[in-house]
Amino acid sequence: MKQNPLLQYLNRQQGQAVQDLDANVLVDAGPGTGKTRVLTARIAWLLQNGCEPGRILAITFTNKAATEMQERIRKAGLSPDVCITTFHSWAFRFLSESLSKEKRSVVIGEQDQKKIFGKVLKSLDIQGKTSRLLEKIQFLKQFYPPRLRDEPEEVRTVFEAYQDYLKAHGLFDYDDLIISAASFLEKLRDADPLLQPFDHLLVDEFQDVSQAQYRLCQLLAGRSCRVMAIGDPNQSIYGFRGSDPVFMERFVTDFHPCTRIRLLTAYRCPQKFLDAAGSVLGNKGLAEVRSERKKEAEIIFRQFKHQRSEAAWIARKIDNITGGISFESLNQGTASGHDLKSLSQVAVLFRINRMGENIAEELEKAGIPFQLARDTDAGREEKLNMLWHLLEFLAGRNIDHHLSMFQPDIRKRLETMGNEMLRKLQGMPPDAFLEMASGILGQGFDSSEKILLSNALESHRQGRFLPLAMKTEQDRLDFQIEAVSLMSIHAAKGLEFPVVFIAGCEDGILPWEKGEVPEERRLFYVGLTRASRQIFLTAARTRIFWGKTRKMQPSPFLEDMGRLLVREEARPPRKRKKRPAQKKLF
DNA sequence: GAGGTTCAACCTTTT
DNA sequence: GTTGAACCTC
Repeated sequence: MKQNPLLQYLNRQQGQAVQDLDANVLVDAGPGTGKTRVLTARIAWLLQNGCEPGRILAITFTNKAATEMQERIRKAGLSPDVCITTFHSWAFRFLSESLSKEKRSVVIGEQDQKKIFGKVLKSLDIQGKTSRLLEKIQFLKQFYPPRLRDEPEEVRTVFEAYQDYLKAHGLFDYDDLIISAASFLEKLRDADPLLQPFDHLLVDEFQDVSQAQYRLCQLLAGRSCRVMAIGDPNQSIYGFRGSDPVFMERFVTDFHPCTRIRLLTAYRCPQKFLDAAGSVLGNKGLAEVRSERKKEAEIIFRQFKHQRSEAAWIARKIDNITGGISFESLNQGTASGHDLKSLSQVAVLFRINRMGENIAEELEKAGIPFQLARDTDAGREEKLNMLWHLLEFLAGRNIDHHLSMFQPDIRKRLETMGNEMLRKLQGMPPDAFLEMASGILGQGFDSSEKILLSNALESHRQGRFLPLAMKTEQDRLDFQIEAVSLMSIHAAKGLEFPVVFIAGCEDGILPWEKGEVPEERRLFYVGLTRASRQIFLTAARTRIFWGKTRKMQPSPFLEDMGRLLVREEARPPRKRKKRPAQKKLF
């Protein structure tokens, strides 16, 4: 039988995870142990064994991951009919296909959600805690059914009022997608206990599923669907939004019969990095994992006087190890013999996004190209959002809702517009349309916004959900370009770089003072295990926090790494020349 | 209801 | 040091 390339060169545990079709499979996949590989290989194996592509559903954590996996499947010459998607996208499609036209709802983005929530609170005459309450409600909706029982009266009232508003206006927020899909599936199952939408379900990043998503998995699995859940409980870093590593444990009992497989060979990190990362977690779970990479590697820690000198050193170091491509080092010939070829092999990670700006500033000064993730422009997003409402209004969908999202004056303008005018607007070419839209919305668009917005017009025409479609496009870092990547540790999950800097390794930042220590440890673990060759940890003694200077201590997590950590002096003791005798001699 | 002032909070984030 | 929510005034 012809072997698909995706099925070659699997190690023993990987092969087992791929080929076990008789049971549900839970795979513990530590960093760099070939998680994506197992997932794609299992799909290939299923297809090779005659499983119908349409009966396979693979769930990933992000749209980006889904696209990448589809790409792999396509390149391997396998059927593109396997559904590889996110929980939310699947739920959206499922609901659109299943619900009658009247019951179908519009999905609202974050901005509209805030506005609507604000309105609801106002109608209830509650003030001063909008964002705290919204956060709370969102958290409760990570459970199916939403977990209201232990909540105070006020929270329940707000929850119900908010849900009523959404229902009355035919709206879904992102969390509703999961909840409604689960509830709808449950109804279908009650009507037909043998219901089973898929024969095989594969779920990636299982350590980050919420309870609602876990329930959805159970409902999707039905009675005899085979489920493979793969993840690393040590990398569960989204507790603040409802994910819980406990579901990996629960899987074993809830999805019976279940085979548990640990991937024991790590292909990314050198052993020293695994040991160091493991020690931060108290050596849980990683003990048996062995690295394939034999090369010696170092973890270097440096403490600086000020966040400025920290950032400046990072910039110099990057320039140095990538062979010095900045003007200055070319001129001065300070480039070192390090064999890194590209700035794209370097990432600078941090706990809080704000720190990215400090580092960006120094890189800018040093002439080192960089890209900053999550560098979003709220004003721009709002313009896009308004344009979307305008387009949907013109298309005649959910008119009341879209109108209600505009400021009163704009709303009036639209309401009094004649039918002929509206029709004319719809047929306009992009440039002219944007010109008109600018007038209607009372907003100017600069040239880069015009490009963004005309792209938006195009994707809207293709029926895509704009607020989301554009957002993901903006956020995406490009790892092909010659630039250092700057991002939060959260954003680095799933990525890999030869050289990783983690800045701000200070008590109060990492661990974050208001965070939960175990999750902060896992976060540090995720950061450390992104690197394949070199790790630099830095800290500052003073940091400016919201306009105030604060004295900082190094992160207590550094202690756990013991001798695996090389502490370099920020200012190596200079060999002082013997000074001439001073006047003040005793 | 628009426009100005004050005061508090400030993390991580996918869909 | 910045933002945004709440409160005040016209």
